[in-house]
Amino acid sequence: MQQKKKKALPRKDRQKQYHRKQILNTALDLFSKYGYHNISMHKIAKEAEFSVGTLYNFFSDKEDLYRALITELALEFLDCMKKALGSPGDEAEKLHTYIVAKGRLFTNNIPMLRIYFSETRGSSFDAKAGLDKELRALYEKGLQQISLVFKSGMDKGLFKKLLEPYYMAIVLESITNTFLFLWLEDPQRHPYEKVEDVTRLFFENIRNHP
Amino acid sequence: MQQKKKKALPRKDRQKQYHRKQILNTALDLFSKYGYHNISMHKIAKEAEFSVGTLYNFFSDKEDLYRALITELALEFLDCMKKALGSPGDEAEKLHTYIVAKGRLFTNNIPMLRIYFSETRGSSFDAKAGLDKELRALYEKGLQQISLVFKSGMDKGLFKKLLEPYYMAIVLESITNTFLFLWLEDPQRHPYEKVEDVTRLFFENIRNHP
Amino acid sequence: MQQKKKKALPRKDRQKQYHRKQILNTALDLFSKYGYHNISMHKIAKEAEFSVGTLYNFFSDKEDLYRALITELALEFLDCMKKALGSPGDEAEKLHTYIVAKGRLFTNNIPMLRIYFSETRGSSFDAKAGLDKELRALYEKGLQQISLVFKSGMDKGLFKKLLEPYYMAIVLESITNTFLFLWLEDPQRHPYEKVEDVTRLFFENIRNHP
Amino acid sequence: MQQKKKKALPRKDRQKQYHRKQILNTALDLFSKYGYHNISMHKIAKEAEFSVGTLYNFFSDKEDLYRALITELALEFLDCMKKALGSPGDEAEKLHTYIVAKGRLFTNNIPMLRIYFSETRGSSFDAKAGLDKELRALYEKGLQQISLVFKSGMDKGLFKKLLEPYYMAIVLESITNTFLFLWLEDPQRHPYEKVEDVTRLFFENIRNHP
DNA sequence: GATGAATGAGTTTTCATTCAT
DNA sequence: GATGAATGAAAACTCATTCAT
Repeated sequence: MQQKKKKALPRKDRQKQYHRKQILNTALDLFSKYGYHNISMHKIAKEAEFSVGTLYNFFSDKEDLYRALITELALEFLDCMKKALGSPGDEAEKLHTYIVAKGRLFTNNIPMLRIYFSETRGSSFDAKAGLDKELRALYEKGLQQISLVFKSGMDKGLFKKLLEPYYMAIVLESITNTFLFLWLEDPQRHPYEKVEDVTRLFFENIRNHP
Repeated sequence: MQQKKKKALPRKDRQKQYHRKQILNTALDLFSKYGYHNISMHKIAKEAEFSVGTLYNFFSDKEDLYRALITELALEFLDCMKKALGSPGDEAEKLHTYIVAKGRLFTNNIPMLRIYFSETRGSSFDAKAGLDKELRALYEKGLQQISLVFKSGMDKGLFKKLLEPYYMAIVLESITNTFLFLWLEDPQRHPYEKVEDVTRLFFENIRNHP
Repeated sequence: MQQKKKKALPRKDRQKQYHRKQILNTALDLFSKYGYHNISMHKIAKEAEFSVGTLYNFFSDKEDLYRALITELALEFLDCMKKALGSPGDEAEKLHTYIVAKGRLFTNNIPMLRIYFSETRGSSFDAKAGLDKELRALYEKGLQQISLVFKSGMDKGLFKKLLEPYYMAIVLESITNTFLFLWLEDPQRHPYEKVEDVTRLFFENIRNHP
Repeated sequence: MQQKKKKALPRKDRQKQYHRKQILNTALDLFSKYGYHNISMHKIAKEAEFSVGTLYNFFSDKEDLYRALITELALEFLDCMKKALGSPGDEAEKLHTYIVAKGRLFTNNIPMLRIYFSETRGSSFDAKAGLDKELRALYEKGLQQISLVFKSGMDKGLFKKLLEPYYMAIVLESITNTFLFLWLEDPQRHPYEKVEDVTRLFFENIRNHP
């Protein structure tokens, strides 16, 4: 009996999760292409081959669906960052690994990148009831992790103490985002690898050379 | 008699322009606070103390109103840039003047800053019928002007030739925008002047020291 | 002094009448092309090169303008009919003259013809506040005049007494209108002169041959 | 089980069709009374006891609703004509059957009659996106059918060859429409049966008597 | 649990009409 | 008398959300 339950429920659950994922994927695709306001629940339902009612069984309203989508993307990004920053090597190597990983994550997932820009930049209106603050907190957490790497590098004497670690992190993020943005607009003209030229200069400049 | 005529017609015209400006100011305020999609024509009309009809006498539709607003702001920004980059002094001084002027322009006009972010960043959906391209072209023009200053500085041997001038411009913009963004989110914690620390490092690094 | 007045006022009056006529001509042109509901007062004003205010100095509202237009057209038609039916010759000749004159009037004035159809046919909605009844009364008056000619022709023994004169008039109108309609739709395929074939048959059939 | 399914699905469908029909009936009533431009979607919705949204679930826009209405009426009329002209008897009898059937159809359905007039007559503006041409084509098809009967009657020697069959059809239509119009305006004064007097004369005149 | 027909508040837009200059 | 800027009611249409089946 227990076995039955253990198997019975999970199967349904798995299917449910699968449907939920399908809806979120469709929503990511549509929102990233056309924007939150230009996509209706009916369009998502139709594209995902569900009925509107079903969407409302998974998410309490349109905003909730969006929030779920955004949150999952943010967590995926943070996870990628955590892995990269936890990679073996000294602080400069960790950061380099992160720059490459971030590039790979986003250039392989354009919809995610578009959403990333529309949410982290552009003073997000739409008061999606606190989504903002949630995301900002997550992003701040990410910045802190990068800051820690800079700090650790400074403490070890690897990096010069030119700026507070936090601003180091900010500048690094600012540069990588800019190159992602350029790449998104015109991948031919601005291959993401260009970022390496600039970050190399950046690291050369902050590094302590014996 | 002629004087009368000369004054009589402009008076109406001047008033009309004044009303137009009032509408645009109201729209700037509301759009920047709540976003294009969350502001209805009725709200703008009410706030500006005109009737909806009057809005439509000035602008053919909501998009046209928005476009007019954005275009005027963009031109104002470019004008500010042109003046700063044309100021006396060597290339490093010109760029410094620009950084300060940009900061002053935007920190004195928060609504303008919000619109600036929501349009230049955030992969703008809503294809406001080519507004995008128009703006991008204007922004590109601005970047070219900054690039020229870098180029001229390099030609004179003032700056090292570390990157193409265009990417120099991009990085400079990216840094100033980042600090404007930080300032907007928390002016106490991130006074715009912080930008000076980073740009000083930037210029020290690219400068040729005799 | 009196002379002055006599000349002074009439001049102004003449000009006023001229302007009024210009407005009505413009309105005829536009209404006949696009229909009452698709033409705004602003369009008429612009086309006639007056301001909206001026239109309202001549006509109390849009309906009044339309009514004035229609009424003048109706009177013009009745006048044409009266002249034709009063022409020399026997009853058959009078009616023939009328058929030709009606054709000439309308084929030379397509806008008038379109308005004629849109008002006499098509159960006129738009309750243009009794305009309907007015026009119907005028049209009925016209039908009576034609009826009288038929009656007179019957009394003289020229026409057989196959139908009441009123229905004779109705049938004659119905035939001429039909051919005008066909002509309007495709003047090449349906030249108005075709009406002669049918009316000849009609008259041969109702005529008393000695 | 199968029966259940067979009945289960159609039930919803049947209800949907029923609702659609209710909306169209209401629209017919209102449009025929007040005209297309004087009836708003809200009025139709209210009268039909649905919400506006429901109207838009059935029809993509106001024009589409109107087009659907008109097209159904036109097909109904053509069907009636086809049946009448296919009735047993010689050509004169077929045409007589048609005249009677047309009278019955329209005098039993005044709204349909009003719409019929407002669409077939009155140089229709509003270019309801080709509805015009569609209807004209349908009407032309009807005229062709009547023409064929006249032609067949002529070929058999039943009718004189006084006019091309097409114009015979036109004249017949013109007469029946005129009498329907008279009846609509004042049913007491002009009972539709009056049409018989005129058509009898018409047929006597075109018939070959041995 | 899934469905999709029904809802109606809210949005953009038009246009006849007024009235201060 | 002419002007045209301002008005605002009313129209067409959208879409997030509900709920009976």
